[in-house]
Amino acid sequence: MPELPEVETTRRGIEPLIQGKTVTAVAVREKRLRWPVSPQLERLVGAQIVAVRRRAKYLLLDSERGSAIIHLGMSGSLRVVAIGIAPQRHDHVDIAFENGTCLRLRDPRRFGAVLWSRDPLQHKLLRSLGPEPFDPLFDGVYLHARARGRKIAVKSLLMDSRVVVGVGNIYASEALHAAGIHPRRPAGRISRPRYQRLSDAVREILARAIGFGGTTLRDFSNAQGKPGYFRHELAVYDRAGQPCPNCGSAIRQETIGQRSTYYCSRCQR
DNA sequence: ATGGTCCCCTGACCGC
DNA sequence: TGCGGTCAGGGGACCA
Repeated sequence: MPELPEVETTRRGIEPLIQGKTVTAVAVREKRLRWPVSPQLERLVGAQIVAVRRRAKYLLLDSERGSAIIHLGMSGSLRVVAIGIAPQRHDHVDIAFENGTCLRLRDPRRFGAVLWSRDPLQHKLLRSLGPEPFDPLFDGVYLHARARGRKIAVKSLLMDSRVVVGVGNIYASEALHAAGIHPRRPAGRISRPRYQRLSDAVREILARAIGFGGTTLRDFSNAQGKPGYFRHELAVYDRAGQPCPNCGSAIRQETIGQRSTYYCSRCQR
């Protein structure tokens, strides 16, 4: 489900509601997520949430004792609700606060994760990640260098979190369309100026999507339980057979790297 | 190192 | 209305 815009939308939604709050209890109703929910999460009890950060698609709840690392996987969402609200099916974890609210993780498919680290950026899952798309380092020169000699489809390169983080299946298709690059083109056979277009497009699409509160295809919802509205702005994703907004030819759907890919064969070469 | 495949899990949807 | 098949926004593990 959530790519960078959805995770950032979630971060912005929960930050003002939990930053500075002291945790009074942690409840884990289902610990079998992608990995078992860390028992260390209990360390939050009595501690204050000093910051809510995002790195790639991970949310970091920082306390003086360490950080909870939360990943939403494909179907996860976080809401802040009153403690009295009864948990529904798939509401696996609650973090309760002194003011009578709690942060509640729902994740039907259980591909998400709740881990613990004293130094989250050095955690095994985070330490080898590539730059954030909004990092000035992420530009055409960088992408061109990382692609040198690579034969994989450019779409797969764009979705490789060691190269750049946060670009998932929806926004990879969208950015390649905006940049006029065919998703199957071998990564090593794209010029530096075209990679500059691509890095610009990635940033622009992600920023616009954040502005719309993310994309809700099926079940994404923000901290208030509301959907995101970028779905109506998608040019190609989930639009097989419909006209390309640029040129009107039919949008094609193919599988690349086990993932559905959408593109316009006329605009993208 | 690189590229390709498999799979974790539940729910929605589609055709019969 | 029920049933089986297919697909889904992530990404680690494993293979050649």
